Amino acid sequence: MAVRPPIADHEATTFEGTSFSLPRRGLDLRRTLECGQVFRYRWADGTAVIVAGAAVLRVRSDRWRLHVRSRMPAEHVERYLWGWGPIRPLERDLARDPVLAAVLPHTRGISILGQDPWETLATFVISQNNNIPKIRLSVDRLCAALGEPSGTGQDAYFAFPDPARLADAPERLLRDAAVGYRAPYLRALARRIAEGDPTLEDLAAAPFDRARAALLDLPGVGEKVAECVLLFGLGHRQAFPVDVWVQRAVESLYFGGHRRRPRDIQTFARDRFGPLAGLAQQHLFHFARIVRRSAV
DNA sequence: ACCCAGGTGAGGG
DNA sequence: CCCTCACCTGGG
Repeated sequence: MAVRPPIADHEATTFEGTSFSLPRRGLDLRRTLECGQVFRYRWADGTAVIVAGAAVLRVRSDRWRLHVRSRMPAEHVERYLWGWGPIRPLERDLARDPVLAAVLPHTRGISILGQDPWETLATFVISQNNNIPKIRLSVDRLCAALGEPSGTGQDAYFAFPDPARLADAPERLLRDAAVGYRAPYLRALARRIAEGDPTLEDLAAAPFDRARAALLDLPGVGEKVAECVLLFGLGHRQAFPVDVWVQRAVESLYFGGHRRRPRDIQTFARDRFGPLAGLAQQHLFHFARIVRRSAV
């Protein structure tokens, strides 16, 4: 089937947004995008093209500043890029943990983005037992097939399909998006959200424990995905998703290489890092991947 | 031809 | 509760 590209690649003629630059304030663009929190971006000539909720964001980084082009207001861009606020003070606090102090030189500059809750929920359900290139393939195809086209010229893209749209998607379309056995989860999840059981507003307003329980009640959402949504989509800083990378990192850095259950790692991390747990998770995740990449 | 990948849910101990 | 296992599918 003919698949429309998720983000327009054709020669741009029009551009609706504005250009401006912001002080980098410790943010490492590459690490921020590649530490696994976000799927809807690509690189074009050293510029990151990110689909962030209602707009496309083009960001290029130099030594001191981020150069942004977007029709998103600068203040929204800032809120998106620095979801947790200034990065350096957070890293200073993280470095009080001696293990993280040793990790940080390799991972400094990670920012946790303020992403859309629904897109985060749906894409992380797709992410289960999956790999990143394929997750992006599936997400891009779903957007191209079901998402609302938006913007023009360079700013053109397909939005992530809303819950009702996804819930009503034909079987074949999900198969073409290669979501595999996750298709029924995804459809049932979309149905639940479309019916307001729970509403995204409920999820966003709920305190950590209640939001967590509500997420775990949704199809295709287990502990790992729930924690990802709490962290990346709902702004809960104590969330600590335990994937295989983080599990290995914590076992080797904190438990002398001894095996621990994911559940115990989560408890350990929440106790140890408190409201910095989510950020610590990103650094540990990134570190584990670097170490493996350079070791192989 | 396998095997793996940012897990989940069903089923049995 | 805890543990084990099957599972769509594209890319090594």
